[in-house]
Amino acid sequence: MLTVGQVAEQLGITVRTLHHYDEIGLLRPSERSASGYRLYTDADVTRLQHVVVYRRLGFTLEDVALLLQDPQSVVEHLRRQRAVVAHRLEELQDLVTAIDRALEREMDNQPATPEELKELFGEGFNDSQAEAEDRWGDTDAWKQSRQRTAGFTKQDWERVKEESDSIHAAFFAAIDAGEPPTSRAAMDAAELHRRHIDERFYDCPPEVHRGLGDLYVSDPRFTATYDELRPGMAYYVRDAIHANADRQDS
Amino acid sequence: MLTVGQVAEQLGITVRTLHHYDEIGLLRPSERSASGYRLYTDADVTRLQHVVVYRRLGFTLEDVALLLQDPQSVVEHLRRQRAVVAHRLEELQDLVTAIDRALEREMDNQPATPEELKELFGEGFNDSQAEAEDRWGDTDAWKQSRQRTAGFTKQDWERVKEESDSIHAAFFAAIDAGEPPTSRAAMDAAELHRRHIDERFYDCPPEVHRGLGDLYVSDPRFTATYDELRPGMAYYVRDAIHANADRQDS
DNA sequence: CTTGACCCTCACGCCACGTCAGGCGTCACA
DNA sequence: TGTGACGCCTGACGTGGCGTGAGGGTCAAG
Repeated sequence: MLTVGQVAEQLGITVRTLHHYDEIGLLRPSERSASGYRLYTDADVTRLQHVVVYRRLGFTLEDVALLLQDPQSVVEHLRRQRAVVAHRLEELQDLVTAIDRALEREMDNQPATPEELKELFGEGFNDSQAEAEDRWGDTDAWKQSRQRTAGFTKQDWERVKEESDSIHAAFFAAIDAGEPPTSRAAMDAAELHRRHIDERFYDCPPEVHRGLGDLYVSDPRFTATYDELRPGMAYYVRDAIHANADRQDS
Repeated sequence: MLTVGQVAEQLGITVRTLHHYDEIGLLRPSERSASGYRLYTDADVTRLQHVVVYRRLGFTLEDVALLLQDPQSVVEHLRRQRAVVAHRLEELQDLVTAIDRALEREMDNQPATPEELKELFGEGFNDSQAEAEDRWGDTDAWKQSRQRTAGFTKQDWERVKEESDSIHAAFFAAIDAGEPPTSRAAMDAAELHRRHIDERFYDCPPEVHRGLGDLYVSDPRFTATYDELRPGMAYYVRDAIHANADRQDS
């Protein structure tokens, strides 16, 4: 003979729930104490356990009542319920993939994290950024660049890398073909480079571009970065930039 | 500019739902026609699509409102929701296995199907049953047996087979040890057999058992069944049954 | 005899709509 | 110029499965 509280704790449900089941007649306790307390027998509790299980299986209280009163159809009900749950499962699976897609989309719209940048541009990226901040942090170009790139998503950075790679590839092609920096191919590559900077980082008209080209030679860090790709490339790029700027002037 | 009905159909929701969203201010259409019709712009529909998706993801309308008003936290919400859904998925998985277990238990409490019997006792079972029905269908013993076995579950039949096998094994042991049918071992096996029949099929006191023993010899079908196991076994069993019955009498 | 934990019975609240009822608006067709 | 079949409107109540009080009685320990 257990009271509501005891039964509730045993079955992990609330007292109100027991009251509710009593109210709707789904499970009235077999006895009441003299003072009106609900008293549940072991049989009541067993029955209740079934109710709880069926509820967890997703049956409505009405269905549960039917199940308890007509035990013959239990198998049928279970089968149907299994199908229902299996269906819900599929829906949820779909939902998860939908969420994942939504997440990916949203992630792409979120600024990229340092980790993602490291993944894209290698270990040294953050360091060189900090260094550049030190050197150029107070120039307008750098401020503009920082403001733009702060909102860059991973996708944006991926495009940046693609563009950068294809510009390098254009220079490689010109160099490997023995074309001089003043050649059309080299100048075109330089123009691509200028537009890349202009579009992605900061306003970069040909004159500003010239300054950047000079920097590639005067600053050993830039020089090293380019020369790692192809020996002498820093000079080649600078000359191509100048040639391109000259071409634009005329 | 779409009306409620059109929007509802497009998004697979009901008109009432649109009314509801309007009522609670989650999504009021940007315009109304002169006659008061709700008119949804493309922007409204897009917003609604988000609402629908979020709802399908399990968010409450309140959460959806927050999401739509504070798009910065979308990723956070999605992540959390993904976790929620993943959790729900696990729960449902557990639920399915719970249902499966419940199903198995219920199946065991259901009478066994002919298929299950065939599986247990081999192809010929149904035929021999029909034949027996023909021969003994009007005897009380058969009627009692039929009534009992009709409610047998698969588990019951499995126990029957186990018992039957172990009784045969007992007889084999006696035979192989060269013990005569009147030996203690043979009589004990016969007694096991009697109790097996008595408990599982029909009331089988020693005198009835004697008759069954005689049948094993007089009916070629029974004889064949036993002699297939061990040549001469039908006679051996009959004699053991008689010896056992004699033992009980005294 | 008090105290605090438990129990009772109303009775209203919640969410996300469903489901009428009663009354306009709109449109194609006669 | 009707006319009938739709579609739209507002308002209001219903649903399921309880949650959450309010207001009061009961019980065991100290």
